Amino acid sequence: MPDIMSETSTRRYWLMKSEPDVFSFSDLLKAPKKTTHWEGVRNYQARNFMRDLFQAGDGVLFYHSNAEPPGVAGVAEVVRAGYPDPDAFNPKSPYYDEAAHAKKVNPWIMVDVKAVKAFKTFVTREMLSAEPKLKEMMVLKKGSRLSVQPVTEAEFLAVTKLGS
DNA sequence: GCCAACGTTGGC
DNA sequence: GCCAACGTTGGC
Repeated sequence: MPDIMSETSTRRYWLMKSEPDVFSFSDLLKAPKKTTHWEGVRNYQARNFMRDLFQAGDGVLFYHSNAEPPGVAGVAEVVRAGYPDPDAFNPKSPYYDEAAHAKKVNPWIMVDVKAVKAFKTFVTREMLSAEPKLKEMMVLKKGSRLSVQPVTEAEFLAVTKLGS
């Protein structure tokens, strides 16, 4: 009998930020298999989430940052757990990590993410802020710059509801 | 374009 | 190990 309460089988929820000018949710919908490598995360806390906790099947809120307006465009899903990000060793990549390359130790991790569905209504930051259930949501806290954030199931459901 | 908040770097 | 300086993020 599978232990559905075990840590490894619990579905988790995440919010992942992307600047739509660089890569938007519609870009993800248009991508082959609606899937992309989420490369270029260069923050240790975000890296640790992807390396230690991301699992295929986890839910993702696709957040447009540095956008007008900012907000959640749709839902995606983790289809591959953390594995090394080759861009770290690629001098041509904007995400090249020269110091890591010199040491020949790649500390950076990426995951694969697949679009599930675009929201009927784009959930603006203003809408998120107006929802009492999202009072504690990390992305709404002032100065919250982390590009990969954990989201509770209740928050995930509340955001999904706002979008549908 | 401004600037507050944050993470990282490096001098000491 | 402290912390000032710096670069970046991202809402506004």
